[in-house]
Amino acid sequence: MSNIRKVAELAGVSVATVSRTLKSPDIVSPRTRARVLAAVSEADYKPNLMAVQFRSRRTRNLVVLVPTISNTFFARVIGGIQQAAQQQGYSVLLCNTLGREDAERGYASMVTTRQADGVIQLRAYNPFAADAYADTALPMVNACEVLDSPPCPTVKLDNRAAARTLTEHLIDLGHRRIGMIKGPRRSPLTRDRVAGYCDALEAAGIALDERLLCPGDFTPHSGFNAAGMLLACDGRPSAIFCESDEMAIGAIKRVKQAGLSVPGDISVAGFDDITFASFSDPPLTTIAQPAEAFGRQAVSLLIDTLEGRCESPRHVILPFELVVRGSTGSKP
Amino acid sequence: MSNIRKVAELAGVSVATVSRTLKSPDIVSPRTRARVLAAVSEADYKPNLMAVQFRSRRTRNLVVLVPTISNTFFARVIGGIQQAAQQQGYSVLLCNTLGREDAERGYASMVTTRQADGVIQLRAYNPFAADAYADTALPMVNACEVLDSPPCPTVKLDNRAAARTLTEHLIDLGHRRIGMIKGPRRSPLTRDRVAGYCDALEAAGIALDERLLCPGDFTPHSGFNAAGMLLACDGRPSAIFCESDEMAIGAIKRVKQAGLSVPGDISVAGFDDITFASFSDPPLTTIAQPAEAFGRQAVSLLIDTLEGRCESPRHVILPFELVVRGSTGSKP
DNA sequence: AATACAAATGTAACCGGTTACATTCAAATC
DNA sequence: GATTTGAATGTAACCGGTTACATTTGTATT
Repeated sequence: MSNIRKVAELAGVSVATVSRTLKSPDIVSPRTRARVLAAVSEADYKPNLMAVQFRSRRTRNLVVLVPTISNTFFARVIGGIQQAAQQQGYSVLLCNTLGREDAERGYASMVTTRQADGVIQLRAYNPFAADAYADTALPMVNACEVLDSPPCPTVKLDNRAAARTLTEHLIDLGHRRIGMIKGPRRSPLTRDRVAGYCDALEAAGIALDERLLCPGDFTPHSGFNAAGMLLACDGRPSAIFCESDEMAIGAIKRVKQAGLSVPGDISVAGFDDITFASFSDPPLTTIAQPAEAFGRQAVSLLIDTLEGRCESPRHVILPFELVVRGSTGSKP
Repeated sequence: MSNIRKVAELAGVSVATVSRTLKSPDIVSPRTRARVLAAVSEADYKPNLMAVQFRSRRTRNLVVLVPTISNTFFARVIGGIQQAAQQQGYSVLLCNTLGREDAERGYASMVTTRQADGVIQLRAYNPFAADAYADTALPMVNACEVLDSPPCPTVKLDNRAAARTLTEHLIDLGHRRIGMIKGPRRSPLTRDRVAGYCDALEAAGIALDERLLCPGDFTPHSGFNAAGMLLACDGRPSAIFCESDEMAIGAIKRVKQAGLSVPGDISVAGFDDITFASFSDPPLTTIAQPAEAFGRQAVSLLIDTLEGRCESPRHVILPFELVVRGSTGSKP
């Protein structure tokens, strides 16, 4: 493997000149530059980026903490992250944490050990919390599911408003008993969406029935099971609002299995607008989130933080859209 | 940020002793060790991994080239990769290439620039092909969709046998005109599966009808469109074999849209057994691939290559399984 | 021609670890 | 007490770039 000294020798110049030729060609005379470049290609020289990064104390790597990579919504967010990072010359270290806090802390420590410059966390947990850093300008951005008092920039949806909009859609269709399949208990995202759901009920003068709220974990299986519980409860709902499309797909399967029709007997709505939402039968009514934009925004906020450009907005709220398809209909 | 010299000073020893205390504690006297460890925690010392990697010329990073991260099958493969890599102390740099060869080459060059130790490529393209390396023991493993004459270890499925098995299942149900929605033309994976399909037809004495072969690109949309073409062709098939579950889900939607029932009028089968396969309506008959095992195997082969342990099998073929669900039935 | 000044290039310290080799020190052996 | 031996520790080179500072070269000015 050739290094900069070999190239310098070949070109008959000093290592500094080689370095300068590659980093700021304009301050090297054309003749020398040509000689150096010839030597570079002769030696098939590729700078050792480990050395560069070590010296310059920047890796241009970003760590991304993803709760589950197999969730199609996150897959889209990651797509956006990847695209924006590449455009700005950063690489992405993707970490499938499965929500394990020790794993998250482990990956986050890539920053303190200088293997990466910053972290994008897609879940409401601060992996630096225990660290000395704690509240100084963290090299972190929190997106999608956001902490209540984040010590860092955030990108999120107005989940409360989105949930309210979707619930209102169901109420407009005449539904009064609306079940909800929630995300994990501790998630602020779930809390906000439940709040939005309550807002809509209250505005319509419908009393909240706690029995209609079932926990899930965003997977189709949990949607399937939760729907089973809702069908079994007395005074069963005529509509079910699921906090993710994946759960909605599971719920629809369960409803059909009970011999009921969607939306004939029960309306089902999702959240996220993943690709499969429009291929489900019936196609899902859902809230479309701009998944790729989440990723792109998170990257720009993080790079702004890293490069000390903090004039930009620190907390971004992205727009949502109610997409009405065939899985919701008038109350029978 | 504290470094090893600060710790050495604090403990009143040399930097070498600090390094030794952390890397091979047994050759340091207990008293010194205690002093050093105290200094380490006092200074909140974390070794700069960039420096370590630079010096040791190993990054313990693996680059993974994924055609599309939003494909749920790949998501599972990645899960397996991540898990195995972590177990063996490696990090994963995930790259969503979208099949662009320049992007693939770019990411692969992280190896030549020493940002990563090796590459796992999930597509049939050798990103080092142009490089000087070419055929020396490449720090690469090719998995899932595999090159015909790979210069590196591989992990794959016997796609031909799998396609034959699935086609035989359809023939056993009485189908004689079986459509196929293929993957991209150039893919060896597609070629092998078509070969298996032909094997089964030939064994059953059914003539091949080229018009029943439609190209797709593994997405639900392409399955939807291809199914439309198959429905329109005269002598339309009574069964459709799709080379991915995602395409099968698209195809089912199209068939239903034409007012036909699955499997009453037309059977549809997929390939991969993604999570949604069992949540589709009707649930998909498909070939289950051990996706996570692909990832794990690829990682072990790569690390074997990197660490010079080459006694292990160089080409792994993983088992498949025919999963019969509700989307296939007897010929009407 | 002498001086001033800018441009081009060279020299060497530096980043923060690792490790070969040198040195010190204490216990063991004669 | 002198010598041997091995364990513990220290010294400093090294990895491969970058860059502050020094030096050389070339051009413009008087």
